[in-house]
Formats: sequence, C-alpha cells, structure tokens
Amino acid sequence: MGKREINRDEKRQLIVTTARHLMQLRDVSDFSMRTLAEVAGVSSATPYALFGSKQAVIAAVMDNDFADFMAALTAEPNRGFDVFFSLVDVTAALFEKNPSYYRTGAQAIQATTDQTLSSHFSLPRHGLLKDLVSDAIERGEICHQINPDSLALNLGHQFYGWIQAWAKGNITLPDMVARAQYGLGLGLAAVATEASRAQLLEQVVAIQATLPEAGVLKTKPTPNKKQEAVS
Amino acid sequence: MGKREINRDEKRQLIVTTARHLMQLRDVSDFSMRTLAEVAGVSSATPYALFGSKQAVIAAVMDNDFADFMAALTAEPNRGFDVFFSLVDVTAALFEKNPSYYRTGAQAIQATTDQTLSSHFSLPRHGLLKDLVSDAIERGEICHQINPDSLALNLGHQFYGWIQAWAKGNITLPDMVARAQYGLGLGLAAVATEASRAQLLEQVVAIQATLPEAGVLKTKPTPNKKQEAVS
DNA sequence: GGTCTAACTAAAACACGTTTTAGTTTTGTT
DNA sequence: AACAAAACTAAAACGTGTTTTAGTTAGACC
Repeated sequence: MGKREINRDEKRQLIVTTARHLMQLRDVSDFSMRTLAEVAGVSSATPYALFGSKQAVIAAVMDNDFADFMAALTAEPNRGFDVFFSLVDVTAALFEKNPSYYRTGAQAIQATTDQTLSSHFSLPRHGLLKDLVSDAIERGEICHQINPDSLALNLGHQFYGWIQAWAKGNITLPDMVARAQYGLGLGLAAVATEASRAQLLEQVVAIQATLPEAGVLKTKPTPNKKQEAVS
Repeated sequence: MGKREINRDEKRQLIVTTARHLMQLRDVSDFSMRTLAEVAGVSSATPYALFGSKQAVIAAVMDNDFADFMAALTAEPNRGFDVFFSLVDVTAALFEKNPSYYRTGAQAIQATTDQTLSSHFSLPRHGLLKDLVSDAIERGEICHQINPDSLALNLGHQFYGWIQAWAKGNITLPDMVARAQYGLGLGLAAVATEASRAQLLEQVVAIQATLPEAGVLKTKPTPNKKQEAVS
C-alpha cells in the first residue's frame, strides 16, 4: 500500500472519528457537513470525495460498531429462544449508553436511498438472525418447514422498525424493548414446536401486560423546529 | 362561516388538489414547494401559512384517501382471517393504480417528525386493525388472552414497514404483498386458537415458497442521483 | 363609508446537502 | 530532476425546505 492510499485512509479515519464525535454531542442531534469539514480541518468537498454523501459518512461511522454489538451479544449465554430476547436487550443497552449517536445513525440508515449502503447494514445483521433461527430449527425448537431466511427477514424487519420508531422519538427505549420482544415472541411462537410454544406464549402475554396503549403517544411539545426535508 | 373562512378553505382545497396532481405525475416523484406554489398560482409562502410544512400538505392530500381505502376494503367479503390478507391485497391494488402518488405519500409520512401528523395517519388505520382483531377474538379465532390493541399495533407496524420498504424502492409490490402477508400470517398463527392455527400455518408456508431470498436486492443501477437530506 | 385586521403576496434570505470549477499540493514514475 | 496523475482545497453555485420582511388586498365591524 503506497503512501497515497495510506494518506487517504488516514483522512478517511479522521473524518470518521470527527463525525462520530459530533454524533455523540447531545443536544446537537444533527451535524452539518460544513461543520464536520470545519472541525476535521478539511475542505467540505473532501468527505464527498472520500465517501460520496453524508449518509455514507455516517454509515462508515456505524460500521465499527457491529463488532461491539456481536461481542456484547455473544457474551450472554444463549439458551433456547432467549437469544432473540437478549438480542433486543443488548441493543437497547447500547442505545442507552449513547442515545443521540445511535439515533442519528438509525435515522441516516433509514433515510438513505442507496441500496448499497442499506444492504451493507442489513446483511450482516440479517445473517446473524438467520444463524440463530437455523440453530433453533436444528435444536427442534422451530418446526422444520420454516425457511430460516424468510423468518429471519421478518423478525429483523420488525425489530428494525421498532428501532426506527425509537430513533424518531415516537416511543421510549423501554417501549422499544417491549414492543420488539412482543413482536419477536409472536413470530417465534407461530412457528415453535409444541414443546416450546406454550412457554413462549406465556412470555408474550407477560410482555403484553407491560405495553402501553397505542395512540397514547409520548407527549412531546414538538417545538416546531425546522422540519426535515421530504424528498 | 364567514366569507373569510370560505376563501381560506377554497385556497386550501386548491393547494391540496394541485399537490395531488403533482404527486400523480410519473417520472416526477418529487415536487418542490416552489413549483407547487407556481402551479397553484399562489405565493410560495401561502402553503406554509395554511399548512405549516410540505409534509402537512401531503398529509392533507392523503387524508382524502382513507375513505376510499375503507370502501375498497369493506367491498370484499371478510371471512375469518382472510380479512387481514385482503387488507394487504386491497392496499397493493391501490398502490398499483398510482404508484408515484402513494410512494411520495408514504415517504412523506415516514419522514415527518411531527407527531400530530403521524398519529393523524396511524390512528384510524390502527383502529381498523384493532376492530378486526377484536372481531376475530369474539369469533373465537384468536385466543382471548390477547390484547387487541397490542396485537393490532404489532400487525400494523409490520405492514407499515413493508409499505415503507416498497416506497423506498427496496422491494417490488408483489414482494411487499408476500412479505406483509407472511408477517401477518405469522403474527396471527401465534395467537390463533387450535382450530384455525393449522390452516393459517399452511398459508404461511405457501407464501414462504414465493418469497425471494433476502440479500437478493432489486438490482437498480442507483444512478447516483442527488441524495436525499438526512437530518 | 371608514377603519381595523387577518390573509395573502412578492421577494429576499437562511441553512442545508451536494456539485462544480479551478487551482494547488502530494505522490509515483520515468 | 521532470513530469503526470491523483488527491485535496477553497469558494462559488445550485436546488431544496422554510422563514422573514414589508407591502397589499379583502372581509368584518362600527
């Protein structure tokens, strides 16, 4: 690797680090490319040259975190269906440590129209879920007619949606956990073999008791701040 | 109602009609407030005075459609769990008639941070689902421990997510139907009473066979057109 | 009829993401 | 050392959504 590539990678790293830093600043949920460039001591054209878009920068920032996530997850003992539930717990624990950071990240992923970017994110996460489902099938907890790919996609989709709801500020973090686990529990109970099903449904009903009514939205004064762009 | 209010309502209607018209123009998936104002023959400040934001304008446009939706839905005979599946079919049929229109609408709903707006949409739709679930419980198709509110919220959330995936161009319309029905089928199968469960699972497995692999994304060249704003 | 006021207009302005242009370094190669 | 190519910079520009300002119009009320 020539010095050319080294320098470029260093600059990429600099931008990513700066972006991460800006994303972590609370009360400044959004940072502009102009300030990013300024803080990084770089021309505002450079991030575009190196990444292509603001979303790609944020994507690069969040890329480093999947490893952390996997580590945190595999640290937990995973017996039976509990892996799926702790998947949610682990995620929420991460979010709680650094809300504005993950909020910004989630929103960026969601806002992107770039398929490369979004699949860059979803694929490894989908792979993880798919493996968990496959394991459960092998253990005989999920009936074998189920295609791991399809089920994992569905579970991941639900989870992702609740994360987005949290990122948008529509639900609180505990709510996100409850709703996601409720959804995962339902999806799993549907395909669970008879032995595991009853207990799973019990869990679901228990979670259900903690869920707030729909329509009771978080009362946020909505300070009528500048609206986001639409399209 | 004095002439003042009448005029204001007429102008509101004019803007909504124009906006709907612009949203329906294919190949112009996004319209700007400037062109909206120009076409409507109105100052570009007026829509902001009357609605507050672009999203609110689009929201007002889509508001007229819930009635159509309900009509299309209740036209179908609804036996058992099929209501839920035809809910998806009816929606897809509407989308097919006017893709760019619904795409723009869905994206606007999704992009809004205004809780008033988003609940303005989700609430009536949630109410519909909740009623369907309640009916199913009364008919003894869903076990009575289930809270209609929670289940309906989960089903609606899944459906909504797949609609968004379609609106973003990540999946095709038939895919959206299959994935949404797969998800609804799962959710229902989980809580179905024994009598209905077996048949529901059969349906789910049948749908599963039609689902494409995850990760096989719609190959769209991504012409690197101007990116959307992030935050 | 005269005046007050809300509604509207036109136009400029702001901040943003992004692109373009033109000039300047820095690096690899001959 | 000289050159070519790539990387980077600074600054302007474009098109957004949105807000502001100042001025005009039209209904309401005495």
